[in-house]
Amino acid sequence: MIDLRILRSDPERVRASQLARGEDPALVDALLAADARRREQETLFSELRNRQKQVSSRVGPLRGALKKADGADREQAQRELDQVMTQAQELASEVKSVEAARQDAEADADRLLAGLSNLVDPRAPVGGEQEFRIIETVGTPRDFAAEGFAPRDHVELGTALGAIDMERGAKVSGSRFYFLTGVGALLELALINHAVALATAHGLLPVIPPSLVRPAAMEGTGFLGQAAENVYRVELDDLYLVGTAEVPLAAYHSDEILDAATLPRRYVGWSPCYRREAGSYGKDTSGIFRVHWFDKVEMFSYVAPEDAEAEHEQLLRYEREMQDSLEIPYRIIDVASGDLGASAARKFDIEAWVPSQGRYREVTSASNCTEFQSRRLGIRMRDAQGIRPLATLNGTLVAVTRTIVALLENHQQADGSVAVPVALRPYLGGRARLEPL
RNA sequence: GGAGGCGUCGCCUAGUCCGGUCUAUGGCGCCCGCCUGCUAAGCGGGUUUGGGGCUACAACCCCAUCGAGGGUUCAAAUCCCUCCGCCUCCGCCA
Repeated sequence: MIDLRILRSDPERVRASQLARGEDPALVDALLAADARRREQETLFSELRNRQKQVSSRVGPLRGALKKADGADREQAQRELDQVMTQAQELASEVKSVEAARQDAEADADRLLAGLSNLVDPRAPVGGEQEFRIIETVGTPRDFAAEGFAPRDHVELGTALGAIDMERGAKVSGSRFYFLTGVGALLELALINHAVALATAHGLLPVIPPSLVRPAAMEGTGFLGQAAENVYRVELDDLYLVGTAEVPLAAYHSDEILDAATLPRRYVGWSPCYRREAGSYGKDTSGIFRVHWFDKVEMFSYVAPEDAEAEHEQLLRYEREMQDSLEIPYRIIDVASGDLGASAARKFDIEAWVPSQGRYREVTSASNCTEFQSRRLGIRMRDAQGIRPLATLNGTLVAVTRTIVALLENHQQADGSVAVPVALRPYLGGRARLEPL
């Protein structure tokens, strides 16, 4: 959620952000009204409750006095007690109705606030998905025509290598599922080991988080808004399957106050990722590019808000280091405002070259969520300025399936074998080439 | 899955049976001050978090907060219900 003080003092800024996202600017005015109502009710309630407490606290002493009194005093005391009791009972029922009104107002304001996306960073290019800005292009796609053969796609290569089994994936689990076998399975382990080694070398703390989480974790990270249709829910146990380790890593410190001296905190989590891919029928239907489940190594940082921007650049540098080591051509884009998701203020994606498609496709994503998630999850920091929300950021180090797609296709040879980038060889028993079966 | 115990303001802890004197006790830690060659000790004060009022985003005042949410009552840490978490035992199990 955003800072209500910004909403009150500069609603135009929030409206502009909503418009840039292609979301409803009218939400701002509804929220402003709800916020005013909530404060009004709050004041009313606390004043009334104060009076009730004062009256109520006289009952005990009056009872005591009544016991000791006798004769005329006793009658007087009884009258006084009756009077106080009547007043207290009236106040109690009044408090009850005012409290109900207050709770309604609060729920309204909370609901509207929860539906408001993060403020877009003004530097993010404005527009829909296609309005991204290319920040940098690294490496040059191979000229397969010059090499004298047409590139095979990852399904063909993976099948020949005995690395990917789509048919049995579909048989066992349905469409968009797969088995990684033989060198495919080894490749996943190599990628994960390589990524985690890279991250720990930079001081990130490795974490293996739970991939089933409670509603609060999913809600707090902002995935139950527009993205809700892509989330798997285990209804019987009221749990959600995470679509990324970002979710448990963000909720890890929920409802905690972190000492500023312990910041930045950087984690690298390895988890399976589950995505329903609702509304993507017909998109990337073949192979393991778009699947319902894959494994991913994700970085996650908790930093002071003023350090968020620098951290965002830092995470992107780590991602680049990983990409560079895989020797695959890629480009970096500044994601358009309409494609940020509810939580991110700004997002940099790395898109790897996919030869069979002749275009760049997303393989990683680094998001600066500023204080949006920490406000929702109750994560704060304590420093000389006091207690305040901190910023959270996340970035993909390696999304296994898409990386395998890029690896196989970019490093394929005319004979159907695939060259192994130097950096991965130590994790594949020194192997320099994967051969068809 | 069954039975029992427990959850108090950073940590430990009093209070819960028998509702009001709880503005939640005490210790440790921490912060400020005094004292003091220095340090330690000692002494005094402060120390949950969120919201609201008033404002200079100060001080001050009010409300909520004793795992969470409901309920009973004039009044709930205290009584009742539901849920969550931890511990012990039994059963089952990778």
